[in-house]
Amino acid sequence: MADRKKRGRLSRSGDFDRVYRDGRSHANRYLVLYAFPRAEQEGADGVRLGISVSRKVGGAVERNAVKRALREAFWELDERLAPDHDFVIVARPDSAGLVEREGTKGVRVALAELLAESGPQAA
RNA sequence: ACCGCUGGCUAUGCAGUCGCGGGGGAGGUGAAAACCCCUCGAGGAAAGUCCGGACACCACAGGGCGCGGGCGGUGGGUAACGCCCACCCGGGGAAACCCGCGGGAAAGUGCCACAGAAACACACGGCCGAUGGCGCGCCAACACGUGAGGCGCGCACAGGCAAAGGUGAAAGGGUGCGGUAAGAGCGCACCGGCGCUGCGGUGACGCGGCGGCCAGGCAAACCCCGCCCGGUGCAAGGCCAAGCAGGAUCGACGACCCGGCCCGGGGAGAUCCAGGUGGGCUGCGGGGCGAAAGCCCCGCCGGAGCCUAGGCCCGGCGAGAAGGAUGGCUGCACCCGACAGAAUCCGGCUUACAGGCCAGCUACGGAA
RNA sequence: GCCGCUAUCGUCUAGGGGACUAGGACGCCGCCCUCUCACGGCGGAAACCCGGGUUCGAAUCCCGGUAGCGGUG
Repeated sequence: MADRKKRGRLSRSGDFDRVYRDGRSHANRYLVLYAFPRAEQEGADGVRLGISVSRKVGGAVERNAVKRALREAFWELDERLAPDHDFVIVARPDSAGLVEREGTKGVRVALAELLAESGPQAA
């Protein structure tokens, strides 16, 4: 963790739309991962993350828990992330049970699986 | 108090490290950003969005009607409330205590299925035959005629009755005694209800006296009475920036707006289609001094009192995101941690909840 | 966030205090018809979102929950 970058995040609705529309997606039972390489002329802000957790996942407490677990798991895996990409992680309803049972570790395993699929193309 | 009841408090904690959001910054590298440092960072319900307000815009939010909506024992409290406190009444409990949408059914309308004779004012079966009627016998009367009147028995024709029976959620006071042809508040005693009245209480109401028995239930059915109520909601609203392309209809003979109607008023734009943008600041969470610890002022909430009724005293709180922060890891401790995440703010209500702590009250029974 | 609406068989629905034992259509199951299937005929199973309250009586009225859906920059 020598050069710890700032944890960038997506803040514009248009950013989300672009990642959904033009990014690559991979999914398993718990999560959907979208990845989109930003063009060079844009500022090199590094990796940015957006998280989407719908109300079907659970109440506010469960949704917050899922978001926090996803954020932590994502940045723990930052060495495997393609640089200057925008990522969006969508939590599926089953993810609430995963977080409750296995915590951040379980989420990290599920997320690493998706990154392994997307890795070759993104690199 | 082990099992009961009431009120209040608390809501895993500590240390290290990495990270996230807001605010500030003496000094250091910087033009700035950033690094770095300091500080603050979810709840008692933040929840459901059920009430009441504040605030904002609609006109300055006005008058009448009450179409419409809400509330409902009494007296206080409060900015206000459907909330809180005390009391009254009714119900439950052995008690502590708990529960109650708790005005009016003699203003009117409506409903009360099935059963039952009858569901608001009735008589199926039944009881009675005092009174009147009819029949028979006897007396009056020694015999004949007449047969008034009287007595007894019978019939159940007129009529009287609502106690006991059956139906039902409910048949209109209840129990007992008297009374009667049979009965009945018909009379009486007690109880219950109602009316009048005396006393006590601010009042709901309570206690007593007298009268008389007239009054089925449902108003979370319409309704009546009393009180209250403009609409929309921070995605309200204000400011700035960027961008596009206009067209149709209506309109000072008043479009449109002020929830409905009327009055009264504002008023130059209104509606629809097409096109463009979908960014920022503010509303939004107190201020001052200080590098910081901290101190002072301000505001809100809670508590016990004091006095010129507004303050004084003590304690606590003051988070403010905008794809939306409050978390990850490691270690230690214990009874192994419930319900649950701020979104304009405040006062309530309701609902969810593992436990732990404190104070007070009650003593029928069970266990020991 | 704010403001609303709805809930009845598997699905769409009727019913708005009383034999409602909740009706109908499609679907499902069984039997008949047919060589078989379809169509048709007969029969059957199957529901008032949950918990309280008012009432003699609640799917219906009232209160509180739950779930689903919609509007709003």
